[in-house]
Amino acid sequence: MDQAAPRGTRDILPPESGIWQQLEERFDDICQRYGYGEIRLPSFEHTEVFARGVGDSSDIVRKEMYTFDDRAGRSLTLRPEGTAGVARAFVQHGLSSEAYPVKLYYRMNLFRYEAVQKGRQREFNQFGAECFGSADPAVDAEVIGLVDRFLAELGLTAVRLELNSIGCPDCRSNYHETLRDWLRPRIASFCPDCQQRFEMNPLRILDCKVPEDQARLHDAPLLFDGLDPDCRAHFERVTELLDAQGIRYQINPRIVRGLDYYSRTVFEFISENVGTQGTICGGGRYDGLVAALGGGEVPGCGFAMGVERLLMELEAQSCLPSLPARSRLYLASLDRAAQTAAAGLADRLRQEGITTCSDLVGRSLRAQMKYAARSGFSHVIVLGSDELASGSGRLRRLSDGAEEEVRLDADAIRSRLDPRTAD
RNA sequence: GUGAGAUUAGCUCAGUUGGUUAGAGCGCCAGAUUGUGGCUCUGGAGGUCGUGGGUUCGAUUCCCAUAUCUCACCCCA
Repeated sequence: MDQAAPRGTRDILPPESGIWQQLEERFDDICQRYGYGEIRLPSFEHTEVFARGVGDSSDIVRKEMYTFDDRAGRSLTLRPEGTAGVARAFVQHGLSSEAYPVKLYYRMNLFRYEAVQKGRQREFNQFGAECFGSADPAVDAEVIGLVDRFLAELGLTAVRLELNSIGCPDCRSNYHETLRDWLRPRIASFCPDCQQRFEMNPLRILDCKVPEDQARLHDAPLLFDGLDPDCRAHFERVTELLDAQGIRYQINPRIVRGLDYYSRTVFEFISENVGTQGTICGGGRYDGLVAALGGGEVPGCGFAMGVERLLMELEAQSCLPSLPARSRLYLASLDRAAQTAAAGLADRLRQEGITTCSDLVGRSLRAQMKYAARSGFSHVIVLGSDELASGSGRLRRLSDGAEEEVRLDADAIRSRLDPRTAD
C-alpha cells in the first residue's frame, strides 16, 4: 500500500493543528460579531448544483471537479467551492422567508483536481461568509470590511485590496459585443488560449497573463467604463462606504472572477508572499445565483478565503497566532505503586482543568524527566515511596528548576498552577 | 494537460568513477554510584537506497517507464 497521502492532500499534525484551531476560533469570533451564523454543509452535492451555480463555462466545472456516480446512478460532485452549496441550502430550507438579510458563514474543505503547486492543493480549506437578501451596496462594503478587519486583527499589513465591478448581466452582454467588436480584427495576434476564450468567454482575455497580450490590451474598452447608471451608482456607493471606513483599495478594472455567478462588485485580497498564487481572499456579489438554483430573485454577496494561503502569509509576516500558554504538569513515578498513584492524581487534576500526564511507558526517572522537558511540560512532580507516605511532594518548574513543597491534592496543586498562565 | 528539478534512516543530507556487512548529524531507546531534564560521553535500535523493468558476472550507482514531492504555465482561494 502507498503510505503517502494522495497527491495534493496534506496531513495537519500537532503543533500545526493548534494554529488552525486558533485561526478557526478567531474567524468564528469575528463572524459572530458581524452577526453571521455558522452553516455546515455536506461535502458533496448533486453535480447540478455546481454546474448551474458556478457555471458551465468556468474552468472549475469544465475540468477540475471530482465527479462520480453513486450506486443509484446519481451524479455527485465533491464541493469545489462553497457559495453554490450555501445558496442551495438557502433555497432548500426556504430561508428567503426569514428576516433579511440572512447572514451565514462557513469553514469548509474543498476539492479541485488541479496541478499542485505552492498555494494550491487538491483538497484545501476556505473560510467564507455569504449575505443574502439585500442588493444594497452597504452589504458589499460590510463584507469587505469584515475581511479587512479579520486580516488586521491577525496582524497582517501588506495585503492589497483590489476592487472592480463587472456589472449586471445587461452590462456584460452589451460589453461582450463591444469587446468582441474591438477584438475581432486583432484576435489573430493573441495567444492560442485567448483565441479560444474569444468564443467561450471573451471577458477572460482581459485577465490573460501573457505579457504580449497584456500590452496589446492596454487600450481595449473596459467593462468598467461601460457600466450602466445603476451599476455605476452601486459601485460608487461601495467605494464611498469603504472610504468612510478607512479601508484602502485599488480599483483594478481587469479583475475577472473565475466563477460565473458574480455580478457587480468583485474583489480580491492579494499578498506578495504566497508565490504566484497570491490571492488570499476573493469574493463579490452574486445577484443571480439563488435564482439559478431554483430560488427567487434573492441578491447575495460574500467572500471565500484560502486558509492555507492565509497561513503562508501569516508565516511570511511573522503573525502566526501563538498558542495560549498553559501550565502542563507531568507526574513522574519511580515504581509501580507510584505509577498507580500518579494515574489517580492525574485524573483528579484533569477534573480541575489542569493538563496532566503521567508515565505510560515504565521508564527510568531520568528518561521521564527528559521526556517531560522535551514534550513541553512546564512542571513536574516526582512520586515515589516518600511522597506516597507523606502525602506531599515537590513541584518543580522546568524553566528554571525552582521547587516548592505541595500537598499531593488536586486543590493544593491547582492553586499553584493557574491553567491560564504558564510560568 | 505542459515544462524544469528532486526522491538514500523518523527528520536534514553525504556516498558509491558499477564490486563483500550503505554513512553522518539530529531525533529515539539504554547506561555513565542506588530518586530529578535541557550540556557531555558510551552503547543500541532503525534503511526492500521511491516502485517496476532493462543492461551487466554483479545495479543504490547506468538506461527506460511509473509514482510521489517541489516550482512554473493555465486557473483559482
